[in-house]
Amino acid sequence: MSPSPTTGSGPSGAAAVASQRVADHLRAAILSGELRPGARIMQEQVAAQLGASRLPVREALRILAAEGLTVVKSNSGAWVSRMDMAECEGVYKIRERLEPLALAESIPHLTAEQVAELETIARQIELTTDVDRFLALDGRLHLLTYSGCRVTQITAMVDRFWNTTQHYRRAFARLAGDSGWELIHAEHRLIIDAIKRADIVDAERFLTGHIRRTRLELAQHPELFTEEDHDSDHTADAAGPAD
Amino acid sequence: MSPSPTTGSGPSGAAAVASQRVADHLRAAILSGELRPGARIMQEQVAAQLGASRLPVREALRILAAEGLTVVKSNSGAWVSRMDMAECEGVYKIRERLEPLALAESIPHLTAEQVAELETIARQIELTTDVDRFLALDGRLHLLTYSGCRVTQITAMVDRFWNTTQHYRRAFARLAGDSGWELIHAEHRLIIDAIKRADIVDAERFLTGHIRRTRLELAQHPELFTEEDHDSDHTADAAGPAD
DNA sequence: GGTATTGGCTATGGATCCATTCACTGCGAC
DNA sequence: GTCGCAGTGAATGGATCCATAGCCAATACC
Repeated sequence: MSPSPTTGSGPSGAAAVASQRVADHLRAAILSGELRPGARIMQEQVAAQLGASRLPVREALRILAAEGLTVVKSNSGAWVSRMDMAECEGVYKIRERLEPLALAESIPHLTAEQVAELETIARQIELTTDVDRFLALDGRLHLLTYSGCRVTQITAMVDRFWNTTQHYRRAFARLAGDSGWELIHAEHRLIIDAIKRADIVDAERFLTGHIRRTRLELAQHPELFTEEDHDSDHTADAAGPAD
Repeated sequence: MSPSPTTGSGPSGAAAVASQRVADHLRAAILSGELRPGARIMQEQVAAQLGASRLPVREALRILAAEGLTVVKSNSGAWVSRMDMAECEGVYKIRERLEPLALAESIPHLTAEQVAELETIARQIELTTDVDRFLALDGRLHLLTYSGCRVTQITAMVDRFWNTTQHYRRAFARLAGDSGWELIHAEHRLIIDAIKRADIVDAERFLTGHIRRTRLELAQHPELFTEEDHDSDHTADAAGPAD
């Protein structure tokens, strides 16, 4: 959720620098699903829409590319990053190692209020059937468990991978159905209980299992990654232009 | 060692795009130690030196900021990233989790020739007393152990953190002295042996210990991080401009 | 009828020029 | 003597204009 670690910009409110404004706008559009993976991003069009010149758009595309949200190909164009299943699994494997670390670094610094809020959010999640609301709450829950982590490098990485997998989490949550959510609720309860006990080992264990199980579930739904390009250029093949 | 995942550029040879040329030049200067942490980077100066306009330099600084090598502050300037001890420890904690993953993903795909080369490099390292040569060989050794990793996301992260800690590895290797290197040699032998046996569990274990021990050693040398700013601006306080 | 080549068009990359903003310095007042 | 303020300067951010590379289509040739 941190906008960008590279340039100093107001964490909240209107960014003074146009590049950040554009980057924030595009990032929100991508994360909300408005811009789907593989969608072409035209510099001129975005510039006109945001009332800026093409230059801030170019810098914004670089910033987002650094966050893994866009792909820029020289003399060709920019697209919203698209992952194949192998890449998505790779990201989940990274998250499997990284997020437990973030949690371990966070737990000693979590306040009682934050832990209480975790339980509130968890209850709200269990009462939710709407996919978008579930996604938002799930994000708030997990990121809140990491919020005590003082190491900015770790939280930056966690945020980054969280964002790049946003679209696939949405697609997954949509097809998982109510039955699949039961296990998620159980995992959340166990993680929060471990946090309440300040049991780092258990918390890491359950979180690792949580992410790992999601990865394995995801591997059983290759159809999430085989969707044809809708409005994208034919060169928008993948996140890595293999030149 | 992959130049940049963002824009397509020739993997080797002269980059067709100026931004990549500038980024490659600055990256090399930073990694070689020519540009030390905290050093101010002037857009105009670099542009003149590289025979380009300021625009590619700006984009290059964004690219390098994404890799964690530079820090750009709005309306202020750019500096080579500097870490305090806490940040450096944070990066080592990340590496402690991430590089074993890269190794685990790599081992099944390593060829016999590559394993043989590992032993050759390890022997060369043991015969080395020169710090810069040690650094180069150590880098080749470890990155070669990860070279079988097919997940580009993982290797990209590993390269990134390897680069950002380059300067501190150099400083550490310099003060470690011959006695400190003995343990490193032992760890290398154990890791390579586990790789030869295709024993992922052991390989991960020894690698984790290798990185962890380095982190703990580093924590005992805070003087590596207290060096005064030499030719840098007074605002070059840390890698994160706390605005 | 199929294929290769060439021409035009579009979008990005780069250069120059102008506005803005931050920092340093000098002066003045308390 | 020290603190505060204003002015100046330099470096960055942004806008416009031009060059270039890639894509697509039309045409000519096989």
